[in-house]
Amino acid sequence: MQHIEPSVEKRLAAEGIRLTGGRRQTIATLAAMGGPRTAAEIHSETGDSIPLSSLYRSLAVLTDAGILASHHGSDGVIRFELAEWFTGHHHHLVCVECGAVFDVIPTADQERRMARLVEEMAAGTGFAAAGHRFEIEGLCSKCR
Amino acid sequence: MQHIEPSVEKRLAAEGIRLTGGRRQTIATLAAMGGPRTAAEIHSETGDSIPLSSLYRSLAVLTDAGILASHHGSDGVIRFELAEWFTGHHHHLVCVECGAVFDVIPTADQERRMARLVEEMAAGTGFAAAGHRFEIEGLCSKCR
DNA sequence: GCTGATAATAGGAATCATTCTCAATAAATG
DNA sequence: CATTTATTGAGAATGATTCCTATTATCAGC
Repeated sequence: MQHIEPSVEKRLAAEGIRLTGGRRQTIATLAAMGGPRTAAEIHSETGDSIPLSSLYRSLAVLTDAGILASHHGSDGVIRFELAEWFTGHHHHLVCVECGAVFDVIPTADQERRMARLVEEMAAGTGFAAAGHRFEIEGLCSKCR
Repeated sequence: MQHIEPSVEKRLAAEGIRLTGGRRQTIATLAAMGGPRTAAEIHSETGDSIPLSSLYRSLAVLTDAGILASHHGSDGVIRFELAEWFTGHHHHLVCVECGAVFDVIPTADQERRMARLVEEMAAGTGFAAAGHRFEIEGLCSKCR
């Protein structure tokens, strides 16, 4: 966690955003939990020390600043995790039973093949492709 | 649209589910609209003739029965469309600006390559992969 | 064509994640 | 230290979705 703080601080400073205690704790908690987490999960993990309204606000600010990334899960709940410049580019395994999400890191070759698919499929649609999102749906080891 | 009704009827009958007027209209509207649509969109498209509560219930029943498929968009809203056995297997182009979703149909070869990626990435994770979801994010022709 | 059993609907209330409001507080700047 | 501006906290508000209950439609068998 220590090693990410300087870069976070720098990035926030560049946008005139303060790294306050609550935000620091939010980031640290997410880093410790190590996967996409909901606001409620973060909230209870921190022992309710950050009010939900503040937590949501912090999550939005940090996501905006590119520190965090957010994903809307198939259960309609938003999950947050450290942005890819911390975690490395990755995709998700989603449990269709319990909604849990796990990270999976593609090899360079896999990612190259995926990028090619994006290119091919967006070609000739009038759509300016900016990124992609690849989720593998199935049952996690607990639910299967 | 006519050509899908018999198969829908058959499928619902097989599960002991009635094809009522409201459900018929819901399916027809979705077929006519031709992409993933929100409950609100369907509701206003049908001129508010189906109460939202009934519409939601119908959408849930039809999704359960495999007639429709649902997707949680990045704007936190659920969109419904005809299941893939009507539309063919496809993926989505998602506009990050306005949230609109468009279908894109992969070639057999593209799909084969994608399936291989799923296999490779799920291997050795303790995860039983059942499907995948591939979204290309970008700007639609209106928003770019 | 009835009748009874069951499924479906309408309408409104309830839920729940998320967002907003605004007064109070903290942080940075000079 | 004072000032300005960002941030927080607490609760209210929002909005999509779900739940509840009485009423209504549908189907199977007579």
